[in-house]
Amino acid sequence: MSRLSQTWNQHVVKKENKALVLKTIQERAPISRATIANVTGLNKGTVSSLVSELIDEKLIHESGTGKSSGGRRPVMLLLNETAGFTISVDLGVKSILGVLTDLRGNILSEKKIRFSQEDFDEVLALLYQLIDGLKNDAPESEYGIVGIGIGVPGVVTTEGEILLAPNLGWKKVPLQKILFDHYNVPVTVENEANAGAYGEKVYGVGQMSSELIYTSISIGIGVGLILEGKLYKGLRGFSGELGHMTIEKDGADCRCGNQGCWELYASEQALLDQAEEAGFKDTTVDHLIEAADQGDAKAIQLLENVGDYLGVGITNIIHIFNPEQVVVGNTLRQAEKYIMPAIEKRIEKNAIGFNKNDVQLNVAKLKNHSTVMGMAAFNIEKFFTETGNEPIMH
Amino acid sequence: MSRLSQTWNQHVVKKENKALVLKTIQERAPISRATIANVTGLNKGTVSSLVSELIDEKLIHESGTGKSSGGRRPVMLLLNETAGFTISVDLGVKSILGVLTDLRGNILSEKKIRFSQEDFDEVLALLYQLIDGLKNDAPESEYGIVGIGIGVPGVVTTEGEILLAPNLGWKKVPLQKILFDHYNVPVTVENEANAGAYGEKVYGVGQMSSELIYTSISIGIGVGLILEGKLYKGLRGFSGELGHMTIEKDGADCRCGNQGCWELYASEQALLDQAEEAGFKDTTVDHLIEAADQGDAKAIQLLENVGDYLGVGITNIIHIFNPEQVVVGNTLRQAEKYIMPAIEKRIEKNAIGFNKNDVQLNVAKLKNHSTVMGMAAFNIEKFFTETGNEPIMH
DNA sequence: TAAGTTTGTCTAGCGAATAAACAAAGATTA
DNA sequence: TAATCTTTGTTTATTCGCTAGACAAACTTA
Repeated sequence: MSRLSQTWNQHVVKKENKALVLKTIQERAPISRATIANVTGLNKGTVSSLVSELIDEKLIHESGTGKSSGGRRPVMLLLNETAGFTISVDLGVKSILGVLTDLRGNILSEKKIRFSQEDFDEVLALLYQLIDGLKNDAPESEYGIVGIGIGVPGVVTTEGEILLAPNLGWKKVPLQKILFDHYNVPVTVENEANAGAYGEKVYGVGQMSSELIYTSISIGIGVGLILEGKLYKGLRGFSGELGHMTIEKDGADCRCGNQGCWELYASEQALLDQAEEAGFKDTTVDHLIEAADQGDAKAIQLLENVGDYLGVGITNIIHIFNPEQVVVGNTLRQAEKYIMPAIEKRIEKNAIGFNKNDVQLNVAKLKNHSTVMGMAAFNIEKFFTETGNEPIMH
Repeated sequence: MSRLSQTWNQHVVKKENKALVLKTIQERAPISRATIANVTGLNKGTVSSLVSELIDEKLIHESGTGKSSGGRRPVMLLLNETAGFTISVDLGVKSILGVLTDLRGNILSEKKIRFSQEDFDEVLALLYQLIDGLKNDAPESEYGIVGIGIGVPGVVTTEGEILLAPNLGWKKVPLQKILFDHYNVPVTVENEANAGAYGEKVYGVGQMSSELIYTSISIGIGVGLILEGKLYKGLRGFSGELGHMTIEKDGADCRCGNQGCWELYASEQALLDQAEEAGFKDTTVDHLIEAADQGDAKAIQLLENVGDYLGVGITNIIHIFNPEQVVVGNTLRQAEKYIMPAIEKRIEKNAIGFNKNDVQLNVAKLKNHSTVMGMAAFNIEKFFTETGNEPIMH
């Protein structure tokens, strides 16, 4: 007979409490054992014993004494952020951005490779090159590279297979397996918007929110859902296809098969198409922003129009989820000066009061690093929650 | 200093394991101690001791022996479903439907009161009358009435206050507090669609699904979200306002302040308005179905048209959530013969393959009882997970 | 200098789960 | 029919993690 669900025994208790202590140190370092006991509600003795195990495992370390508050001075504890490193990558349509981070998410090295050929094998070669470069930049450490994470612009299963990446022309690429077989360390492959959402939640503008919707506005629109503090992926990992939410019932046909999809009106592609029609030849988002900055009324109007359409979809999001925060990220975020007021105006006009009052609208704080930092957060979290991490031998 | 999160000690372990044993009996009764141990992974001795406590608390009882499978015959355990009862109510726009259920959700008594006056005090008097009637029908039991639950067509906070019930004309009614002060038993007030979703999940068509979206199609449209097996309520309880999702960007104004809302095209109200225009005077959904059954092409077309618009919104739902199941419930469900094929056709044509292949479209199995049964499920779950239930004294 | 405070460790004890022995009750087989 | 094997459920001894409280160390305050 198969096991129904988790049973609770003392081993689970210890594992959970140890994770709680580690998380507390992550979030509040420098912190003393006594404060951890107060904050978590655990007994002082328990904290002492768990802390000493974490020190043995090199995940944390002591760092001198803190200030006395009328008695013995506390011994402050710090996360041993250089016990291991992550390689976190945003695999985009025209470039690959990769970072080497420590276990606090500090970036130690950053590399970017541009490409034009989208053939998978060629891109994979570039990806290996980038990862190898970052790996070389990693200092000696107890645990070495603890995880590799790749954010991709496409539909990714919960098993890390890219089913479809339309703007790369890829289908059915088992990237997680390919990279794991090559590097033999834990590999996470995740949709770019999902990663961006988590990045903003952990390191960006959403650190205080547990209900956060991240909209990745680029050539298309992807959406990452943080619900109850966790990424929501749906049955098989395909949630968040809000770019293909109909906002115009008998609207234009979308290549996805649907009609009147949001991204036909509110994406970078939509903006560029409209600009073309308005007489801008072979333009880019940067050019349009530049023109707008110089007072070009046509450019301003184009940007505001896209913002208005973004507002329509975001109003839907607010009604659907009752979120705490909606974050606008990816390339079109660069036009925030023009699109954000337009979005706000639309929300102000159209959203239902109860839901509207709860929600904050923000621009991605991590800018073009939302996705890489999200992958870093996935890597780090996986490492810390994995049971029985043993230091590697050198 | 405030406590950050739950700490794990042996008391928690015991509570969780006891709940696990009880849940296993709920789901698989009649079941023996040995089978529980196998299914849950708990030790035989642990199960024996927890079971004996549950028997002492009168929550379960033994019921003779089962069939031998080559050794000693097992003692079968049953849930003591008559240890207590719930009163569960669907407070609608024109009527109140209430049921008395046992702890397995069996209906022992059912009452319905129709009303036309929507004045709160008058409706409250009727509600008291209905609840008192059901209470009188409850047999003597260990725990008596363990909970009262009310599903209402409106916006409900997590604290059980009705902020707005547009079709009743109510604002800011603290119904949970009012009923608790009156009856002094646990009271749950929840949005009608949220309750319907949970009802279908626990007792209806969704028993096998953990990602289920329930659409309540009545005068307006409400949506209940079951994500990862649990009801998702958003930051303050206002999620699921998909009736006010824009599907026509510059569509008609909705009284909610938004434009082109889904429920302007796909609700009972929309159907009746369109029927009026098409020449049906003062008609009802029942009349239209009857006409359609007799081959009235106009009526058939009206129903199919609403179904098509429902399909547009449900396609959005499929793209947003990647659910396992979408359930169509409430009054318009009665026209399933005409609307379901139209919905399916629209999904078939417009939904993205990956998401489409995962999803099942179903009609609410509990018919007009989805909401009451959802409230019953809430009541029962609350009772079973509450710590230290003590039998009441008679 | 003495008394009070805070930090962190140590020890004894508790309670819940587990493994293993055991008893009870039936099936199977010679 | 008797002997053996199976399955169920209880009992017992053991383990392990947490807790309370004692204690020592280190510091502040009067």
